[in-house]
Amino acid sequence: MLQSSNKNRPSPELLDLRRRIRHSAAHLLADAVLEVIPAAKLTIGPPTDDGFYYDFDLPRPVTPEDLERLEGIMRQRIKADLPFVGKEVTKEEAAHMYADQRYKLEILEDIPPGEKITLYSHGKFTDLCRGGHVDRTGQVSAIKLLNVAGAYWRGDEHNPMLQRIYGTAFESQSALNQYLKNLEEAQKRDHRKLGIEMGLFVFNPIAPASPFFLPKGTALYNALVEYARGLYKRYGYSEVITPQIFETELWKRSGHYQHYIENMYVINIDEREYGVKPMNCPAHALMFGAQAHSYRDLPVRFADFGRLHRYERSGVTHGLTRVRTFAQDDAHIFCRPDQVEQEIRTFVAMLDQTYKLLRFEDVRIRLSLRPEGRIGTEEMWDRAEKALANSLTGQGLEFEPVPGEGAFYGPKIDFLVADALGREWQLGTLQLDYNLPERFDLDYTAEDGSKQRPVVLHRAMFGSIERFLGVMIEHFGGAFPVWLAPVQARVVPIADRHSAYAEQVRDALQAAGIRAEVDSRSERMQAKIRDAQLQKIPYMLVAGDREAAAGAVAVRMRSGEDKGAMPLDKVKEMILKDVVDGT
RNA sequence: GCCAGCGUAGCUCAGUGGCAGAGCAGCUGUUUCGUAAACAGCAGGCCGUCGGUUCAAAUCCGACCGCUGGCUCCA
Repeated sequence: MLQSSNKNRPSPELLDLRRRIRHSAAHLLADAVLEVIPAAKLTIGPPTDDGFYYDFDLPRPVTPEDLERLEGIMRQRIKADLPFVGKEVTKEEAAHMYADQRYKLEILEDIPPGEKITLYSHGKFTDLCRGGHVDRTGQVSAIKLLNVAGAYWRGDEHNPMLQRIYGTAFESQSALNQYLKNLEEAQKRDHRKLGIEMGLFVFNPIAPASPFFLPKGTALYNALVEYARGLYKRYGYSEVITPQIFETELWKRSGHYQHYIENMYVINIDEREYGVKPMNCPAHALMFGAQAHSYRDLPVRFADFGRLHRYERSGVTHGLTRVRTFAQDDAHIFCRPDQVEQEIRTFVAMLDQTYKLLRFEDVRIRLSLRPEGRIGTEEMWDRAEKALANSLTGQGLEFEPVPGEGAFYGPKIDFLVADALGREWQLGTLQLDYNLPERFDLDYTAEDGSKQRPVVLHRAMFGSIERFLGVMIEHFGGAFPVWLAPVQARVVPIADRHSAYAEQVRDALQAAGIRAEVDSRSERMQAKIRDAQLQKIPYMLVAGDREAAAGAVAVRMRSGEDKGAMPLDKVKEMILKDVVDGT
């Protein structure tokens, strides 16, 4: 769902109607495709949250002109107001009917014996289908085909690539129009677009999927990093700096060489092989192992903003949200088994506090539970999963348990947030790891003098800082809270003769640690205000004759609010208060 | 990696086989202005790259690179 549509959430009845309309629209689409491309092989066509799709195996690509033609045929069917008619058949009857439709036959094969097999028809078109339609095609009302994409049959990349046609349908033209308008609005918040417009970062094909952060983007980036450092001081983390490149010996020991090498940058030099780090954990394990630890020292919390490189397959990268070089607000907590639960709780509380500060309200939390082929005892998994679940409920957070999705070395919690177009990205994460300490033979000395194995927690609030920034840019539509804004205040001299005073104002603000600049172009004030608005700068400080005489500036807020002339000291105080309050 | 689409000035885009274009941004000049776009001029291009077809290619064909949407992947 679009974030902007979260207010005025549709009723369950309307959602059900839309589901049936969209499912029906998928039938109309299949009907139309068969008319235009009779050789088409049909597969499945379900409704989605925002519309529907239908997957076809086609002898030729679908063109944009096809989409228009298909839409036209679908509209004819809607106008004809044909009834949807269901009919129960035997497997043999259905198989006979779909003799030349191999995918439908495969679907039939998989229907367990005894289960009802139903066909639904409108006009001359019939589809194998469980049902859930509107009564007549006329009720489909408003449709729009959106795009064509490739999709593997049954989602398996070894299967043939099908052509998926995406569309949407609504109960009325006005609801459809509203949706399309929201979509357009959401596209304006695309971080890749805003990144260029606001001068935050650029990309260059010479380093694919690798952002170059411009000064303003770097200010934003560093604001997040400094925020994390602030928390670390209060939460007992110790920041460390670790190498970028390690001999592959290390990656063999950590297991990355066996499981992750495809995603690593490997360098051969001096007849030795090195790997650029895709993660920090092995380095932290080495550091922990380099010193003797008493049970009294634990937990040890190593935080690392080190740059990571992962070779992501071409075709999966995406703006800032899926890149090949990034840093995380990464930390590894080495603790005693009896400390695990407290550490989890503290982290979850810290993350919750942070997401609330950033007004990330629609966060989906997934708890990935024990997979097949795991290490450790059942008792250990029981305890670990329970500790994770308790820490979430203790913080009043709802989560979704996902059986079988945990790592082989431990369960994990993922925090997912949607971008402007509703695509979810994993941001924060917390993983329990019982494997790393084994592989690196880590220990601490217990009270009784025995050597004990610590437990490791991998954790990040932001996850990849790049990805977090991408989602955050879209979340705020570029209008960042003052503490994050790359430019917190822009001084706007009315005429050239006010430039010197404007520069004094800027210098005074900068001296107070405020990110301020002057727009000294020979432009009219209106144009400067407009540009500052478009840059979503929180404070516009107008400096003219009256202000210069009074040691003041006229304060205009990004919201358009005009606070009138205020003494410079007051303005400084107001901005700094915003920074402290996180507003 | 796979399917499809796209790639023209810093940005947004027009240009479908015959001299490379517009708006915005930039620069220069004029204007010195009170809360969302002053006026004029100038400059800006290997039309992603390489190859092919053609008398002639931004335009047609192929390969590669990059980006976009989706699929797969995401220790």
